[in-house]
Amino acid sequence: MWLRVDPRASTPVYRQIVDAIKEDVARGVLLTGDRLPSVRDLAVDLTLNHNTVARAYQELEREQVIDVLRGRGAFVAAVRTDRPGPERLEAVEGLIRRLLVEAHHLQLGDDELLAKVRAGLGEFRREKGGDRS
Amino acid sequence: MWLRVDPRASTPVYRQIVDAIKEDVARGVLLTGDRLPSVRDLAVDLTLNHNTVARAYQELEREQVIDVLRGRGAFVAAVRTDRPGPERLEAVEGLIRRLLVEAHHLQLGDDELLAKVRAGLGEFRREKGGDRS
Amino acid sequence: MWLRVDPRASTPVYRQIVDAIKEDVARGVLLTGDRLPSVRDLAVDLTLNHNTVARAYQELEREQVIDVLRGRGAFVAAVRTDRPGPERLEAVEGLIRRLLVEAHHLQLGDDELLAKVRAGLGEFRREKGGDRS
Amino acid sequence: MWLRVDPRASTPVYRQIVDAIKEDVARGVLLTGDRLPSVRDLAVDLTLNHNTVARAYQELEREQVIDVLRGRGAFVAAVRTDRPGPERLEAVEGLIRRLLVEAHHLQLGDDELLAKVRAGLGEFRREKGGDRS
DNA sequence: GTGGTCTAGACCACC
DNA sequence: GTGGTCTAGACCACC
Repeated sequence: MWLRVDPRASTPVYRQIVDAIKEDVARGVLLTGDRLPSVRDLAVDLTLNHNTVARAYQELEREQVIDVLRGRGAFVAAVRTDRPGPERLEAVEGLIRRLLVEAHHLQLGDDELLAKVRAGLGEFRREKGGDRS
Repeated sequence: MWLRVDPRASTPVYRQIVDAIKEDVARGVLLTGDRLPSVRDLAVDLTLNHNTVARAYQELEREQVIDVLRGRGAFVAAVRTDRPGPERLEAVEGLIRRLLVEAHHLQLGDDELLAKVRAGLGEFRREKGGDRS
Repeated sequence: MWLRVDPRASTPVYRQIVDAIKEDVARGVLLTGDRLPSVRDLAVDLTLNHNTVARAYQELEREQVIDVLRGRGAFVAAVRTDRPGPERLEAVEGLIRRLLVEAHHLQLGDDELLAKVRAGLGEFRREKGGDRS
Repeated sequence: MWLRVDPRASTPVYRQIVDAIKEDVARGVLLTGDRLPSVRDLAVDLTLNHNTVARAYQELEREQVIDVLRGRGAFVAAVRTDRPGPERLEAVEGLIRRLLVEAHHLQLGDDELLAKVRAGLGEFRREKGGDRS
Protein backbone atom coordinates (compact mmCIF):
# COMPACT_ATOMS: atom_id res chain seq x y z
CA MET A 1 0.00 0.00 0.00
CA TRP A 2 1.27 3.44 -0.97
CA LEU A 3 -0.27 5.50 1.85
CA ARG A 4 1.45 6.45 5.11
CA VAL A 5 0.16 8.25 8.15
CA ASP A 6 1.77 9.93 11.18
CA PRO A 7 -0.14 9.42 14.45
CA ARG A 8 1.89 12.13 16.22
CA ALA A 9 1.12 14.88 13.72
CA SER A 10 -1.28 17.61 14.80
CA THR A 11 -3.68 16.94 11.92
CA PRO A 12 -5.97 14.06 12.89
CA VAL A 13 -5.14 10.69 11.39
CA TYR A 14 -8.49 10.40 9.60
CA ARG A 15 -7.82 13.81 7.99
CA GLN A 16 -4.39 12.65 6.85
CA ILE A 17 -6.06 9.73 5.08
CA VAL A 18 -8.60 12.04 3.45
CA ASP A 19 -5.87 14.41 2.26
CA ALA A 20 -3.62 11.65 1.00
CA ILE A 21 -6.38 10.08 -1.08
CA LYS A 22 -7.51 13.44 -2.43
CA GLU A 23 -3.91 14.07 -3.42
CA ASP A 24 -3.65 10.72 -5.19
CA VAL A 25 -6.83 11.50 -7.10
CA ALA A 26 -5.51 14.94 -8.03
CA ARG A 27 -2.20 13.44 -9.20
CA GLY A 28 -3.94 10.84 -11.29
CA VAL A 29 -2.50 7.99 -9.23
CA LEU A 30 -6.11 7.03 -8.53
CA LEU A 31 -8.52 7.19 -11.46
CA THR A 32 -12.31 7.36 -11.67
CA GLY A 33 -13.80 3.98 -10.88
CA ASP A 34 -10.69 2.66 -9.15
CA ARG A 35 -11.51 0.63 -6.10
CA LEU A 36 -10.06 1.67 -2.77
CA PRO A 37 -8.91 -0.96 -0.31
CA SER A 38 -11.62 -2.05 2.08
CA VAL A 39 -11.92 -0.15 5.34
CA ARG A 40 -10.64 -3.14 7.29
CA ASP A 41 -7.76 -3.89 4.95
CA LEU A 42 -6.53 -0.33 5.00
CA ALA A 43 -6.87 -0.23 8.79
CA VAL A 44 -4.70 -3.33 9.14
CA ASP A 45 -2.22 -1.94 6.65
CA LEU A 46 -1.86 1.36 8.51
CA THR A 47 -2.17 -0.34 11.92
CA LEU A 48 -5.18 1.82 12.73
CA ASN A 49 -8.59 1.01 14.07
CA HIS A 50 -11.15 0.37 11.36
CA ASN A 51 -13.31 3.16 12.81
CA THR A 52 -10.69 5.73 11.92
CA VAL A 53 -10.51 4.59 8.32
CA ALA A 54 -14.31 4.39 8.10
CA ARG A 55 -14.52 7.99 9.23
CA ALA A 56 -12.05 9.02 6.53
CA TYR A 57 -14.10 7.23 3.86
CA GLN A 58 -17.28 8.91 5.08
CA GLU A 59 -15.63 12.29 4.82
CA LEU A 60 -14.32 11.49 1.34
CA GLU A 61 -17.83 10.51 0.30
CA ARG A 62 -19.22 13.74 1.74
CA GLU A 63 -16.65 15.70 -0.26
CA GLN A 64 -17.75 13.71 -3.32
CA VAL A 65 -14.29 12.30 -3.92
CA ILE A 66 -15.41 8.67 -3.65
CA ASP A 67 -18.65 6.71 -3.96
CA VAL A 68 -19.30 4.19 -1.24
CA LEU A 69 -21.42 1.26 -2.40
CA ARG A 70 -22.57 -0.45 0.76
CA GLY A 71 -21.60 -4.06 0.79
CA ARG A 72 -19.45 -3.65 -2.31
CA GLY A 73 -16.66 -1.23 -1.52
CA ALA A 74 -15.50 2.34 -2.14
CA PHE A 75 -14.64 3.70 -5.58
CA VAL A 76 -13.12 6.91 -6.92
CA ALA A 77 -16.01 9.14 -8.05
CA ALA A 78 -16.35 10.64 -11.49
CA VAL A 79 -15.05 14.19 -11.80
CA ARG A 80 -17.78 16.65 -10.91
CA THR A 81 -19.20 18.69 -13.73
CA ASP A 82 -20.92 21.41 -11.71
CA ARG A 83 -18.92 24.52 -10.94
CA PRO A 84 -18.05 24.97 -7.26
CA GLY A 85 -20.08 27.48 -5.26
CA PRO A 86 -18.49 30.69 -4.01
CA GLU A 87 -17.90 29.35 -0.51
CA ARG A 88 -15.74 26.57 -1.90
CA LEU A 89 -13.71 29.02 -3.97
CA GLU A 90 -13.14 30.96 -0.77
CA ALA A 91 -11.34 27.90 0.59
CA VAL A 92 -8.80 28.11 -2.25
CA GLU A 93 -8.40 31.83 -1.79
CA GLY A 94 -7.80 31.26 1.91
CA LEU A 95 -5.07 28.74 1.09
CA ILE A 96 -3.47 31.19 -1.34
CA ARG A 97 -3.47 33.92 1.28
CA ARG A 98 -1.84 31.61 3.81
CA LEU A 99 0.72 30.60 1.21
CA LEU A 100 1.63 34.21 0.44
CA VAL A 101 1.93 35.02 4.14
CA GLU A 102 4.22 32.07 4.81
CA ALA A 103 6.28 32.84 1.72
CA HIS A 104 6.83 36.39 2.92
CA HIS A 105 7.98 35.29 6.36
CA LEU A 106 10.39 32.85 4.72
CA GLN A 107 11.90 35.63 2.61
CA LEU A 108 10.70 33.89 -0.50
CA GLY A 109 10.47 36.27 -3.46
CA ASP A 110 7.45 36.44 -5.74
CA ASP A 111 9.30 34.81 -8.60
CA GLU A 112 10.62 32.00 -6.44
CA LEU A 113 7.11 31.32 -5.17
CA LEU A 114 5.57 31.33 -8.64
CA ALA A 115 8.32 29.02 -9.82
CA LYS A 116 7.48 26.58 -7.03
CA VAL A 117 3.78 26.66 -7.87
CA ARG A 118 4.52 26.07 -11.54
CA ALA A 119 6.89 23.23 -10.65
CA GLY A 120 4.11 21.64 -8.61
CA LEU A 121 1.64 22.00 -11.46
CA GLY A 122 4.13 20.41 -13.85
CA GLU A 123 4.68 17.50 -11.50
CA PHE A 124 0.94 16.86 -11.14
CA ARG A 125 0.37 17.08 -14.88
CA ARG A 126 3.22 14.72 -15.66
CA GLU A 127 1.76 12.03 -13.43
CA LYS A 128 -1.75 12.55 -14.73
CA GLY A 129 -0.54 12.18 -18.29
CA GLY A 130 1.16 8.91 -17.40
CA ASP A 131 -0.08 5.43 -18.09
CA ARG A 132 -0.62 2.66 -15.61
CA SER A 133 -0.66 -0.42 -17.82
CA MET B 1 -8.18 47.78 16.49
CA TRP B 2 -8.36 46.29 13.01
CA LEU B 3 -8.22 42.60 13.99
CA ARG B 4 -11.28 40.33 14.13
CA VAL B 5 -11.60 36.76 15.33
CA ASP B 6 -14.31 34.12 14.86
CA PRO B 7 -14.83 31.88 17.90
CA ARG B 8 -16.94 29.44 15.86
CA ALA B 9 -14.22 28.73 13.33
CA SER B 10 -12.44 25.41 13.61
CA THR B 11 -8.98 27.02 13.80
CA PRO B 12 -8.21 27.86 17.44
CA VAL B 13 -8.72 31.47 18.40
CA TYR B 14 -5.07 31.96 19.38
CA ARG B 15 -4.05 30.68 15.93
CA GLN B 16 -6.39 33.13 14.24
CA ILE B 17 -4.63 35.96 16.05
CA VAL B 18 -1.21 34.65 15.04
CA ASP B 19 -2.26 34.30 11.42
CA ALA B 20 -3.91 37.70 11.27
CA ILE B 21 -0.84 39.47 12.61
CA LYS B 22 1.50 37.53 10.34
CA GLU B 23 -0.72 38.53 7.44
CA ASP B 24 -0.65 42.19 8.41
CA VAL B 25 3.13 42.05 8.56
CA ALA B 26 3.27 40.36 5.15
CA ARG B 27 0.93 42.96 3.67
CA GLY B 28 2.96 45.82 5.08
CA VAL B 29 0.11 47.00 7.27
CA LEU B 30 2.45 46.41 10.21
CA LEU B 31 6.07 47.53 9.79
CA THR B 32 9.28 46.65 11.61
CA GLY B 33 9.33 48.33 15.00
CA ASP B 34 5.59 48.95 15.14
CA ARG B 35 4.19 48.43 18.59
CA LEU B 36 1.42 45.89 19.07
CA PRO B 37 -1.38 46.54 21.56
CA SER B 38 -0.78 45.09 25.02
CA VAL B 39 -2.05 41.60 25.72
CA ARG B 40 -4.72 42.94 28.05
CA ASP B 41 -5.90 45.68 25.67
CA LEU B 42 -6.22 43.24 22.80
CA ALA B 43 -8.01 40.74 25.05
CA VAL B 44 -10.54 43.40 26.09
CA ASP B 45 -10.94 44.55 22.52
CA LEU B 46 -11.63 41.03 21.22
CA THR B 47 -13.53 40.01 24.37
CA LEU B 48 -11.20 37.08 24.88
CA ASN B 49 -9.46 35.66 27.89
CA HIS B 50 -6.03 37.32 28.17
CA ASN B 51 -4.43 33.86 28.30
CA THR B 52 -5.55 33.30 24.73
CA VAL B 53 -3.92 36.50 23.52
CA ALA B 54 -0.78 35.81 25.57
CA ARG B 55 -0.47 32.43 23.92
CA ALA B 56 -0.75 34.05 20.48
CA TYR B 57 2.04 36.52 21.32
CA GLN B 58 4.24 33.69 22.59
CA GLU B 59 3.73 31.83 19.35
CA LEU B 60 4.51 34.97 17.32
CA GLU B 61 7.72 35.41 19.27
CA ARG B 62 8.65 31.76 18.71
CA GLU B 63 8.14 32.26 14.98
CA GLN B 64 10.33 35.39 15.19
CA VAL B 65 7.59 37.66 13.89
CA ILE B 66 7.58 39.91 16.96
CA ASP B 67 9.96 40.76 19.79
CA VAL B 68 8.48 40.86 23.26
CA LEU B 69 10.37 43.22 25.58
CA ARG B 70 9.21 42.60 29.12
CA GLY B 71 7.61 45.68 30.56
CA ARG B 72 7.97 47.62 27.32
CA GLY B 73 5.57 45.82 24.99
CA ALA B 74 5.61 43.76 21.82
CA PHE B 75 7.11 45.02 18.56
CA VAL B 76 7.21 43.81 14.98
CA ALA B 77 10.62 42.16 14.51
CA ALA B 78 13.14 43.14 11.88
CA VAL B 79 13.02 41.16 8.66
CA ARG B 80 15.25 38.15 8.92
CA THR B 81 18.22 38.08 6.59
CA ASP B 82 19.16 34.40 6.88
CA ARG B 83 17.70 32.01 4.36
CA PRO B 84 15.16 29.59 5.77
CA GLY B 85 16.26 26.05 6.55
CA PRO B 86 14.96 23.14 4.52
CA GLU B 87 12.34 22.18 7.14
CA ARG B 88 10.71 25.59 6.78
CA LEU B 89 10.74 25.39 3.01
CA GLU B 90 8.92 22.09 3.35
CA ALA B 91 6.10 23.95 5.07
CA VAL B 92 5.63 26.15 2.00
CA GLU B 93 5.84 23.18 -0.30
CA GLY B 94 3.22 21.43 1.80
CA LEU B 95 0.91 24.43 1.43
CA ILE B 96 1.49 24.48 -2.32
CA ARG B 97 0.66 20.79 -2.54
CA ARG B 98 -2.56 21.28 -0.59
CA LEU B 99 -3.44 24.22 -2.82
CA LEU B 100 -2.96 22.17 -5.98
CA VAL B 101 -5.01 19.30 -4.57
CA GLU B 102 -7.91 21.56 -3.61
CA ALA B 103 -7.75 23.36 -6.93
CA HIS B 104 -8.01 20.06 -8.77
CA HIS B 105 -11.05 18.95 -6.79
CA LEU B 106 -12.68 22.31 -7.48
CA GLN B 107 -12.18 21.87 -11.22
CA LEU B 108 -9.91 24.88 -11.25
CA GLY B 109 -7.65 24.97 -14.30
CA ASP B 110 -3.90 25.63 -14.06
CA ASP B 111 -4.25 29.07 -15.60
CA GLU B 112 -7.10 30.07 -13.33
CA LEU B 113 -5.06 29.00 -10.32
CA LEU B 114 -1.93 30.86 -11.43
CA ALA B 115 -4.06 33.94 -12.11
CA LYS B 116 -5.42 33.79 -8.58
CA VAL B 117 -1.92 33.46 -7.11
CA ARG B 118 -0.68 36.40 -9.19
CA ALA B 119 -3.70 38.44 -8.17
CA GLY B 120 -2.88 37.76 -4.52
CA LEU B 121 0.75 38.74 -5.04
CA GLY B 122 -0.32 41.97 -6.71
CA GLU B 123 -2.64 42.81 -3.86
CA PHE B 124 0.09 42.26 -1.27
CA ARG B 125 2.64 44.28 -3.20
CA ARG B 126 0.30 47.20 -3.71
CA GLU B 127 -0.31 47.51 0.02
CA LYS B 128 3.34 47.12 0.86
CA GLY B 129 4.25 49.89 -1.56
CA GLY B 130 1.66 52.16 -0.02
CA ASP B 131 2.12 54.85 2.58
CA ARG B 132 0.50 55.04 5.98
CA SER B 133 0.77 58.75 6.73
CA MET C 1 -38.57 -1.20 -17.88
CA TRP C 2 -39.26 2.25 -16.44
CA LEU C 3 -37.63 1.75 -13.04
CA ARG C 4 -34.17 3.05 -12.15
CA VAL C 5 -32.10 2.52 -9.03
CA ASP C 6 -29.02 4.30 -7.64
CA PRO C 7 -26.55 1.97 -5.92
CA ARG C 8 -24.67 4.95 -4.44
CA ALA C 9 -27.69 6.32 -2.58
CA SER C 10 -27.82 5.78 1.17
CA THR C 11 -31.22 4.09 1.02
CA PRO C 12 -30.75 0.37 0.39
CA VAL C 13 -31.28 -0.75 -3.17
CA TYR C 14 -34.17 -3.09 -2.25
CA ARG C 15 -35.90 -0.15 -0.50
CA GLN C 16 -35.52 1.98 -3.61
CA ILE C 17 -37.33 -0.71 -5.61
CA VAL C 18 -40.12 -0.92 -3.02
CA ASP C 19 -40.54 2.85 -2.95
CA ALA C 20 -40.50 3.21 -6.73
CA ILE C 21 -43.21 0.59 -7.22
CA LYS C 22 -45.34 2.02 -4.42
CA GLU C 23 -45.00 5.41 -6.07
CA ASP C 24 -46.04 4.05 -9.45
CA VAL C 25 -49.11 2.48 -7.85
CA ALA C 26 -49.93 5.75 -6.11
CA ARG C 27 -49.54 7.70 -9.34
CA GLY C 28 -51.76 5.27 -11.22
CA VAL C 29 -48.94 4.20 -13.52
CA LEU C 30 -49.49 0.70 -12.20
CA LEU C 31 -53.12 -0.45 -11.80
CA THR C 32 -54.74 -3.24 -9.83
CA GLY C 33 -54.07 -6.57 -11.49
CA ASP C 34 -51.11 -5.33 -13.53
CA ARG C 35 -48.39 -7.92 -13.72
CA LEU C 36 -44.91 -6.99 -12.50
CA PRO C 37 -41.83 -8.27 -14.30
CA SER C 38 -40.41 -11.49 -12.87
CA VAL C 39 -37.75 -11.23 -10.18
CA ARG C 40 -35.09 -12.52 -12.56
CA ASP C 41 -36.09 -10.22 -15.43
CA LEU C 42 -36.05 -7.18 -13.21
CA ALA C 43 -32.72 -8.24 -11.71
CA VAL C 44 -31.17 -8.56 -15.15
CA ASP C 45 -32.69 -5.26 -16.23
CA LEU C 46 -31.32 -3.39 -13.21
CA THR C 47 -28.09 -5.42 -13.15
CA LEU C 48 -28.75 -6.43 -9.56
CA ASN C 49 -28.49 -9.69 -7.70
CA HIS C 50 -31.86 -11.45 -7.90
CA ASN C 51 -31.86 -11.77 -4.10
CA THR C 52 -32.12 -7.99 -3.88
CA VAL C 53 -35.18 -7.89 -6.14
CA ALA C 54 -36.72 -10.87 -4.37
CA ARG C 55 -36.38 -9.09 -1.08
CA ALA C 56 -38.11 -6.02 -2.51
CA TYR C 57 -41.04 -8.14 -3.73
CA GLN C 58 -41.32 -9.81 -0.32
CA GLU C 59 -41.50 -6.42 1.31
CA LEU C 60 -44.11 -5.22 -1.18
CA GLU C 61 -46.20 -8.29 -0.41
CA ARG C 62 -45.84 -7.70 3.31
CA GLU C 63 -47.07 -4.13 2.84
CA GLN C 64 -50.00 -5.55 0.80
CA VAL C 65 -49.05 -3.58 -2.30
CA ILE C 66 -48.68 -6.67 -4.50
CA ASP C 67 -49.86 -10.28 -4.48
CA VAL C 68 -47.28 -12.90 -5.30
CA LEU C 69 -48.83 -16.04 -6.80
CA ARG C 70 -46.21 -18.77 -6.85
CA GLY C 71 -45.45 -19.86 -10.36
CA ARG C 72 -47.78 -17.26 -11.86
CA GLY C 73 -46.02 -13.99 -11.08
CA ALA C 74 -46.54 -10.84 -9.01
CA PHE C 75 -49.56 -8.57 -9.47
CA VAL C 76 -50.62 -5.18 -8.15
CA ALA C 77 -53.03 -5.86 -5.30
CA ALA C 78 -56.56 -4.53 -5.11
CA VAL C 79 -57.02 -1.29 -3.21
CA ARG C 80 -57.65 -2.02 0.44
CA THR C 81 -61.03 -1.00 1.77
CA ASP C 82 -60.31 -1.20 5.50
CA ARG C 83 -59.20 1.96 7.25
CA PRO C 84 -55.58 1.93 8.41
CA GLY C 85 -54.88 1.19 12.07
CA PRO C 86 -53.51 3.92 14.35
CA GLU C 87 -49.91 2.63 14.09
CA ARG C 88 -49.96 3.16 10.33
CA LEU C 89 -51.40 6.64 10.70
CA GLU C 90 -48.50 7.41 13.00
CA ALA C 91 -46.16 6.70 10.11
CA VAL C 92 -47.82 9.44 8.03
CA GLU C 93 -47.79 11.81 10.95
CA GLY C 94 -44.10 11.11 11.44
CA LEU C 95 -43.44 11.97 7.80
CA ILE C 96 -45.45 15.19 8.15
CA ARG C 97 -43.46 16.15 11.23
CA ARG C 98 -40.16 15.53 9.42
CA LEU C 99 -41.42 17.55 6.48
CA LEU C 100 -42.31 20.51 8.69
CA VAL C 101 -38.95 20.37 10.45
CA GLU C 102 -36.99 20.30 7.19
CA ALA C 103 -39.13 23.07 5.74
CA HIS C 104 -38.40 25.26 8.76
CA HIS C 105 -34.65 24.74 8.49
CA LEU C 106 -34.83 25.58 4.79
CA GLN C 107 -36.57 28.86 5.54
CA LEU C 108 -39.62 27.65 3.68
CA GLY C 109 -42.76 29.59 4.63
CA ASP C 110 -46.05 27.86 5.48
CA ASP C 111 -47.67 29.00 2.24
CA GLU C 112 -44.75 27.88 0.13
CA LEU C 113 -44.85 24.46 1.77
CA LEU C 114 -48.60 24.06 1.33
CA ALA C 115 -48.27 25.13 -2.29
CA LYS C 116 -45.66 22.43 -2.85
CA VAL C 117 -47.86 19.79 -1.24
CA ARG C 118 -50.83 20.86 -3.34
CA ALA C 119 -48.68 20.85 -6.47
CA GLY C 120 -47.65 17.27 -5.67
CA LEU C 121 -51.26 16.24 -5.13
CA GLY C 122 -52.26 17.80 -8.44
CA GLU C 123 -49.51 15.97 -10.26
CA PHE C 124 -50.53 12.61 -8.78
CA ARG C 125 -54.21 13.17 -9.54
CA ARG C 126 -53.58 14.17 -13.12
CA GLU C 127 -51.69 10.95 -13.81
CA LYS C 128 -54.26 8.84 -12.04
CA GLY C 129 -57.05 10.39 -14.11
CA GLY C 130 -55.16 9.63 -17.31
CA ASP C 131 -55.62 6.70 -19.62
CA ARG C 132 -53.06 4.16 -20.68
CA SER C 133 -54.59 2.76 -23.88
CA MET D 1 -34.05 16.64 29.99
CA TRP D 2 -36.78 16.60 27.35
CA LEU D 3 -35.15 14.35 24.75
CA ARG D 4 -35.66 10.59 24.42
CA VAL D 5 -34.06 8.06 22.12
CA ASP D 6 -34.84 4.48 21.10
CA PRO D 7 -31.76 2.27 20.67
CA ARG D 8 -33.79 -0.47 18.95
CA ALA D 9 -35.17 1.78 16.20
CA SER D 10 -33.77 1.39 12.70
CA THR D 11 -32.65 5.02 12.48
CA PRO D 12 -29.26 5.36 14.16
CA VAL D 13 -29.27 6.83 17.65
CA TYR D 14 -27.07 9.77 16.66
CA ARG D 15 -29.55 10.58 13.86
CA GLN D 16 -32.43 10.47 16.33
CA ILE D 17 -30.64 13.08 18.42
CA VAL D 18 -30.03 15.26 15.37
CA ASP D 19 -33.68 15.02 14.31
CA ALA D 20 -35.03 15.66 17.80
CA ILE D 21 -32.95 18.80 18.24
CA LYS D 22 -33.80 20.06 14.75
CA GLU D 23 -37.45 19.54 15.64
CA ASP D 24 -37.10 21.44 18.90
CA VAL D 25 -35.51 24.33 17.01
CA ALA D 26 -38.28 24.26 14.42
CA ARG D 27 -40.94 24.23 17.13
CA GLY D 28 -39.33 27.15 18.92
CA VAL D 29 -38.63 25.06 22.01
CA LEU D 30 -34.97 25.91 21.45
CA LEU D 31 -34.18 29.49 20.47
CA THR D 32 -31.17 31.12 18.84
CA GLY D 33 -28.33 31.36 21.31
CA ASP D 34 -29.74 28.75 23.68
CA ARG D 35 -27.08 26.51 25.09
CA LEU D 36 -27.35 22.78 24.55
CA PRO D 37 -26.33 20.41 27.33
CA SER D 38 -22.69 19.38 27.16
CA VAL D 39 -21.88 16.28 25.16
CA ARG D 40 -21.05 14.36 28.34
CA ASP D 41 -24.11 15.50 30.26
CA LEU D 42 -26.47 14.56 27.46
CA ALA D 43 -24.72 11.21 27.08
CA VAL D 44 -25.23 10.44 30.78
CA ASP D 45 -28.81 11.61 30.59
CA LEU D 46 -29.62 9.36 27.62
CA THR D 47 -27.36 6.56 28.91
CA LEU D 48 -25.35 6.71 25.73
CA ASN D 49 -21.67 6.84 25.05
CA HIS D 50 -20.35 10.40 24.73
CA ASN D 51 -19.02 9.55 21.28
CA THR D 52 -22.53 9.04 19.98
CA VAL D 53 -23.67 12.43 21.25
CA ALA D 54 -20.52 14.09 19.94
CA ARG D 55 -21.25 12.70 16.51
CA ALA D 56 -24.78 14.10 16.65
CA TYR D 57 -23.44 17.55 17.58
CA GLN D 58 -20.93 17.43 14.74
CA GLU D 59 -23.71 16.63 12.31
CA LEU D 60 -25.86 19.44 13.70
CA GLU D 61 -22.97 21.84 13.24
CA ARG D 62 -22.48 20.63 9.68
CA GLU D 63 -26.15 21.26 8.99
CA GLN D 64 -25.70 24.74 10.50
CA VAL D 65 -28.30 24.15 13.20
CA ILE D 66 -25.88 24.77 16.06
CA ASP D 67 -22.55 26.53 16.60
CA VAL D 68 -19.97 24.58 18.54
CA LEU D 69 -17.55 26.80 20.43
CA ARG D 70 -14.68 24.54 21.40
CA GLY D 71 -14.11 24.58 25.09
CA ARG D 72 -17.29 26.56 25.69
CA GLY D 73 -20.22 24.48 24.54
CA ALA D 74 -22.81 24.20 21.77
CA PHE D 75 -25.40 26.87 21.00
CA VAL D 76 -28.42 27.12 18.72
CA ALA D 77 -27.29 28.98 15.59
CA ALA D 78 -28.96 32.09 14.22
CA VAL D 79 -31.49 31.42 11.49
CA ARG D 80 -29.79 31.36 8.13
CA THR D 81 -30.48 34.25 5.81
CA ASP D 82 -29.26 32.73 2.56
CA ARG D 83 -31.80 30.87 0.44
CA PRO D 84 -31.23 27.13 0.23
CA GLY D 85 -29.68 25.77 -2.97
CA PRO D 86 -31.73 23.62 -5.34
CA GLU D 87 -30.32 20.34 -4.02
CA ARG D 88 -31.65 21.12 -0.56
CA LEU D 89 -35.10 21.95 -1.91
CA GLU D 90 -35.02 18.56 -3.61
CA ALA D 91 -34.83 17.01 -0.17
CA VAL D 92 -38.16 18.61 0.78
CA GLU D 93 -39.71 17.58 -2.50
CA GLY D 94 -38.53 14.03 -1.91
CA LEU D 95 -40.20 14.04 1.52
CA ILE D 96 -43.43 15.38 0.00
CA ARG D 97 -43.39 12.64 -2.63
CA ARG D 98 -42.90 9.98 0.03
CA LEU D 99 -45.70 11.50 2.07
CA LEU D 100 -48.12 11.43 -0.88
CA VAL D 101 -47.21 7.83 -1.67
CA GLU D 102 -47.75 6.69 1.93
CA ALA D 103 -51.00 8.63 2.15
CA HIS D 104 -52.31 6.91 -0.95
CA HIS D 105 -51.48 3.45 0.35
CA LEU D 106 -53.24 4.32 3.60
CA GLN D 107 -56.38 5.33 1.75
CA LEU D 108 -55.96 8.85 3.02
CA GLY D 109 -57.87 11.35 0.87
CA ASP D 110 -56.30 14.58 -0.37
CA ASP D 111 -58.37 16.69 1.98
CA GLU D 112 -57.56 14.55 4.98
CA LEU D 113 -53.87 14.81 4.18
CA LEU D 114 -53.96 18.58 3.71
CA ALA D 115 -55.86 18.89 6.97
CA LYS D 116 -53.13 16.95 8.76
CA VAL D 117 -50.40 19.13 7.27
CA ARG D 118 -52.27 22.30 8.27
CA ALA D 119 -52.80 20.89 11.75
CA GLY D 120 -49.06 20.28 12.05
CA LEU D 121 -48.28 23.81 10.88
CA GLY D 122 -50.71 25.20 13.42
CA GLU D 123 -49.14 23.20 16.20
CA PHE D 124 -45.64 24.38 15.31
CA ARG D 125 -46.73 28.00 15.06
CA ARG D 126 -48.53 27.93 18.37
CA GLU D 127 -45.40 26.78 20.17
CA LYS D 128 -43.19 29.24 18.36
CA GLY D 129 -45.45 32.09 19.33
CA GLY D 130 -45.28 31.06 22.98
CA ASP D 131 -43.20 32.61 25.70
CA ARG D 132 -40.70 30.85 27.90
CA SER D 133 -40.40 33.23 30.80
C1' DG E 1 -15.03 22.00 31.83
C1' DT E 2 -15.62 21.70 26.77
C1' DG E 3 -15.54 19.15 22.45
C1' DG E 4 -12.33 16.06 19.30
C1' DT E 5 -9.89 11.89 18.36
C1' DC E 6 -8.56 7.28 18.81
C1' DT E 7 -8.36 2.12 20.06
C1' DA E 8 -10.41 -2.34 21.02
C1' DG E 9 -13.96 -4.93 20.26
C1' DA E 10 -18.85 -6.06 19.34
C1' DC E 11 -23.02 -6.36 16.44
C1' DC E 12 -25.75 -5.29 12.35
C1' DA E 13 -27.72 -4.56 7.46
C1' DC E 14 -26.79 -5.12 2.82
C1' DC E 15 -25.07 -7.53 -1.23
C1' DG F 1 -17.18 -9.58 2.54
C1' DT F 2 -18.54 -4.66 2.78
C1' DG F 3 -19.38 -0.43 5.32
C1' DG F 4 -22.13 1.63 9.54
C1' DT F 5 -22.99 2.09 14.36
C1' DC F 6 -22.18 1.74 19.12
C1' DT F 7 -19.90 1.13 23.87
C1' DA F 8 -16.13 1.58 27.12
C1' DG F 9 -12.49 3.91 28.10
C1' DA F 10 -8.31 6.75 27.25
C1' DC F 11 -5.86 11.03 25.99
C1' DC F 12 -5.58 15.69 24.11
C1' DA F 13 -6.15 20.82 22.86
C1' DC F 14 -8.51 24.82 23.93
C1' DC F 15 -10.64 28.17 26.97
